[in-house]
Amino acid sequence: MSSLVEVARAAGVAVSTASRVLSGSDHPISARTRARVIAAAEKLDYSPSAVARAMVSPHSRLVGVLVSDIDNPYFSVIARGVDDVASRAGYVTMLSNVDRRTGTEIERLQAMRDYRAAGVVFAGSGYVDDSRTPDLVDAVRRAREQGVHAVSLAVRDLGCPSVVVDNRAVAHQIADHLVSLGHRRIAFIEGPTGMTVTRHRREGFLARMREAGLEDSAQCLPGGFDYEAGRAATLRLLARPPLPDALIGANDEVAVGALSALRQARVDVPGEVSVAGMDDLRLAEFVGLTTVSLPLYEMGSLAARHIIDASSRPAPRAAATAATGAGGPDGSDSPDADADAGSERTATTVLSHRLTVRETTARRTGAGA
Amino acid sequence: MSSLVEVARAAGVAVSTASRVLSGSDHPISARTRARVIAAAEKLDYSPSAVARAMVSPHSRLVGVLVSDIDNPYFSVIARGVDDVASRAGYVTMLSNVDRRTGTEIERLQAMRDYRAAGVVFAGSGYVDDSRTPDLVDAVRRAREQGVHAVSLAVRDLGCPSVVVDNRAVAHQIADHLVSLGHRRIAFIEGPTGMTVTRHRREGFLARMREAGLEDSAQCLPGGFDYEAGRAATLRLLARPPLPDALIGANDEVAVGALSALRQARVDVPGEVSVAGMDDLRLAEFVGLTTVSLPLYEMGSLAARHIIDASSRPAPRAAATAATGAGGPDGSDSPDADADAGSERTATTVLSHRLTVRETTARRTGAGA
DNA sequence: TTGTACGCGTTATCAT
DNA sequence: ATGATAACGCGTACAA
Repeated sequence: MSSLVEVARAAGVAVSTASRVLSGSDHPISARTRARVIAAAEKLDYSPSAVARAMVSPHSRLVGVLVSDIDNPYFSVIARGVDDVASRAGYVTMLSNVDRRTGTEIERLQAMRDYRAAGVVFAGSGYVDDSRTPDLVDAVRRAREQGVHAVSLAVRDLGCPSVVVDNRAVAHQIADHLVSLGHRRIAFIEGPTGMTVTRHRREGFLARMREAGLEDSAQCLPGGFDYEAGRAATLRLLARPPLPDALIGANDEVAVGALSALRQARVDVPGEVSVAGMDDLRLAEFVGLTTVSLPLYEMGSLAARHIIDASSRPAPRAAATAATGAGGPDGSDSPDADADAGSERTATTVLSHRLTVRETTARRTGAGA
Repeated sequence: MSSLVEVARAAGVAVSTASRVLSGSDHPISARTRARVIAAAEKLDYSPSAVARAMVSPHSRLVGVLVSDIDNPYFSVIARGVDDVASRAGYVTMLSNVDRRTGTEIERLQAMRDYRAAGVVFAGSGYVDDSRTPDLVDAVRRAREQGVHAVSLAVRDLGCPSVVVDNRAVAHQIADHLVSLGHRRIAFIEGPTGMTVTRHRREGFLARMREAGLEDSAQCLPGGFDYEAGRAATLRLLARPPLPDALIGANDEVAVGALSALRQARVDVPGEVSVAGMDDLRLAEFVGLTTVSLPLYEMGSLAARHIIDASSRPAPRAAATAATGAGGPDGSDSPDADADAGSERTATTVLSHRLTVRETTARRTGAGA
């Protein structure tokens, strides 16, 4: 590894000249000089120090992603989306697992700020009542003031733009699918207590049941977001017959847990009971699970795109403007719509989802309730 | 965000003094001064620039992971392992997907070098005959000369330490399980053509078959590492009865693909045919797949640990020594074993795996071959 | 115990 | 068209 000064010396030119040709400046340079510098750089295996570059520029070419757990496919797809556009743009992705802990989120955001990240993507959901949220909001505000662009991939008032899906609509849609298949008694295995996404999905489910006049046959079970939670909740259901007509997991993994418990109990799916999830991770395809497909990859890539675009624009200095309206409640796309910088304090982009019917759901057969 | 000079000014001391108290130097500082500096730092919301730190130190506190695809659980577990130890040590993880392309691997390694990474973990397997490998080896050599520690998580001669499993032994073990269950005609769905891991796993499988005098009933099918490959290969098997007694996927996902094709064809598993995989991703547990558990998380965390430890040691200047011997062929642990720096050019740590029996394999019943 | 001054590698500004 | 030099923010050797 050699530095610019060494290259300049080897080429017999000034560092500034070497910098100009090597950093692709539009400054006029004679062909001869240019050639000498390039040759020297090549011979010395020169590669510019991104660290030194970050020192002089307002931010580095690093974009961060904060996920709950990268080993959860929901987040790894998002991370993939972020990294794909980051890499292509010459950026490098930073990753941190925060295990759904707001405190850790604050810490890791700080760590990324210390590297002068161009931006940070918050991939996880927040909590409904969380004493640390104000601290996080504050940390985000300071980060943004410093030029670190933040983007949230969940509905949580971080005071930054967000790219989300409407989780109420998502749950509403899967419930609708089941209802229109003739199912009446439907059980919903909820997500982790206190999470915003958990609340939204339950609300969507209950809303559809109410619309169908089925509020009395709706059943919500405490659960979680993992396989074990799905199994456990289903086991409880199995212990108190009769089984519901259908079962919805708060996400795919929960639904698969339910599937597993049902299979073990020799309950035919979808013959006796239909099962469905949400997210449409690859797992869902593997087991033939009916679910709602979420544009996870797009959320990640869009967030990264936003950060990179915003970072290349000259930094908006003094600006404090209002938010752009949110998209419709049922998953319509609403483009970012702002060329003039500073007009997007909290713009929300709502991406659409779609039902994906596979083999775990079927029309309700026989036996009345 | 404020810098050290601002803090120093606010505290009425010199930057060096402020630096000393804030960076936890052991330099003696009067209690009064210390307090003033800390107060000022607190009030100004001071956080040291990791970029500036990286400028003065030989490397940053960034550790990189190069994965084929983070959305593949095999790699996301590894990334989790890396990030857990990195975070705890105050480092930040950089992530790049390289899609199994050696050229991309070289590019991304360079990008991480540009950030003066403390080290880079190569998580993916290499190819048996790959024209770009020499270039990669060269890139790794230069990176290491510069102080970027490299660690490989697969058997590939990168000229750096590695933490691996013995994939021959892994395949041998799963084949052994099936053989000892009485199975004779066993099909093996191979991994992607040309990959080192593919070759090793096939060799392990064939070795066990040979030992059992079953070379003639061993069948290798071209496959891949994904669900679709498993399905396709199994569909081909289904088209040419009779089915083998058992079926091994080159990894769990392939085995699940096979399972899916079999279930669709109404073939009872494990009644009619046993199915097994390798890796033991969470997916395997979800579907009750018999497989071989690999210490993926440990590989990642050990690699990160190695990098961080090595980076905190004073950089070994002039040293070119021999390699430490590799571990045994059947998965015995062999500790890193070097306190004196420089003695570990290419030390290989072989981690052990273990068979995990679940519900997709059973003793061979009925019908002779 | 505290302060001064230099260097890390780059880009940008201001000469020449 | 090219060169000299000043930042950027930090750590540290050296001076006081």
